[in-house]
Amino acid sequence: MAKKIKPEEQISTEEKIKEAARTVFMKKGFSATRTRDIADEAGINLALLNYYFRSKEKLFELVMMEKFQAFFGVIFPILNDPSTTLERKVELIADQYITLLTENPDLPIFILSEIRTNADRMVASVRLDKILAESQFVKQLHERRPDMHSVQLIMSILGLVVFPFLMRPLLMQTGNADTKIFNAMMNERKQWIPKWFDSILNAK
Amino acid sequence: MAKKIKPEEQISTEEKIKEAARTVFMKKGFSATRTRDIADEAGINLALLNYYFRSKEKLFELVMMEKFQAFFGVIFPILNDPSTTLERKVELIADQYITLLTENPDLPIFILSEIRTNADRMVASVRLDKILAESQFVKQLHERRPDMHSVQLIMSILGLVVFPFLMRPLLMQTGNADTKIFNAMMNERKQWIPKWFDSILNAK
DNA sequence: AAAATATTTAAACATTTGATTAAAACATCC
DNA sequence: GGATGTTTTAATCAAATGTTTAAATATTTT
Repeated sequence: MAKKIKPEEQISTEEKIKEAARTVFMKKGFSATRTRDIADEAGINLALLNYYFRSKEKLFELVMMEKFQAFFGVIFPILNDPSTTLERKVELIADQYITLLTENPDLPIFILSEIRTNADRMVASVRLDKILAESQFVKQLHERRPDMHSVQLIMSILGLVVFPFLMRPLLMQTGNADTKIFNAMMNERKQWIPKWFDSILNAK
Repeated sequence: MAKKIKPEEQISTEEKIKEAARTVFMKKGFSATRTRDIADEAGINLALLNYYFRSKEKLFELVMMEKFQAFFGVIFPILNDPSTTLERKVELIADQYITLLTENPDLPIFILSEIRTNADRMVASVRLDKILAESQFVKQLHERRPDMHSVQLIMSILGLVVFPFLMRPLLMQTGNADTKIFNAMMNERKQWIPKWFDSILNAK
């Protein structure tokens, strides 16, 4: 039952396929991805995909779950921490989220695209609205600005953080020079966004 | 060569197909759309699609061009108007863009999704970065805040306006009650965003 | 009305695509 | 070293899918 005797530098077929699936699904989405694309990317025989993961759908769900987790896993603990102030939460979101997305710039468009096509499936089961509504963050927002709908403020902070990664392909060539400029700007934003959000919180 | 004698309530087959293509492509994107879906939606024989538009690709390009135009057509004239102040431009963008997107909430995810899959094609030809760089808006931004990269500010204003429509499927059921709440919030945002942007412009 | 042209239809075609199969290759255990 | 179980391969399948064809029907022109 033991896998391989060499523990180092041996990547299992299963993991090769998963990694290839991550790459291809992320780049093209579920519908535009062919199982043969994944097999080629992984450098394995097509049949192995079904041998290890039963179907394209199952393999996709695996990747989707991972990415969904990555996308929301960072933010939920921050939003729910009762020991940090509103301002600190915003600092943490800006900092950690921008770090995450700089390393995974395709994450937002992937998540949002696939949710749009599926709409039902695992997405509806998460009920983001309910999770948010019960969060510390929303409570703190409501205390500070009872006159503003907390969703307004959440959309604003997330828009400031996430939207640049969505419009990057429109603004920049994928060339390396542009990437560096973009990443530098995102890094600056870690400082700006908390300041801007303070202004928003105190607006009018 | 005259189309139809009855001018009223007669929709040409060509237009029926185009309209169905708009609906289906917008909802599912290029890859997930089957030509048969479009034919069914239009209530026409499958072969007519190719008879009138040669191919799925050609039909898609038509729809994409339209939507691209809708997405950017509103904003470019505002950005380039030399007779309005910075503040007024932001007011106009918030107001007109939110109005447009409330009527076409799927527009942003459609554009961004398809650009991601294609990347090259007609999108690269538009060179949004160059168009923006030469706009009045950017000149005015640069005058006001020479210390801030104008792209930072453009990403912020667009993020505040557009991002809510991207995360709507995550926050809300497609039910009618939620839609009304969402639209009401977007309407409020027409007022808030100019105020917020003023704060951003004067930050620190 | 006949001829010419344009539109529509049902059927079929050629590829593509996700999945399966049966056998070969490989590894492990006694 | 042979039996046993696991992994890999090449070939194939059936369904889906974009497109074409040829005949039928409708419309326009002469």
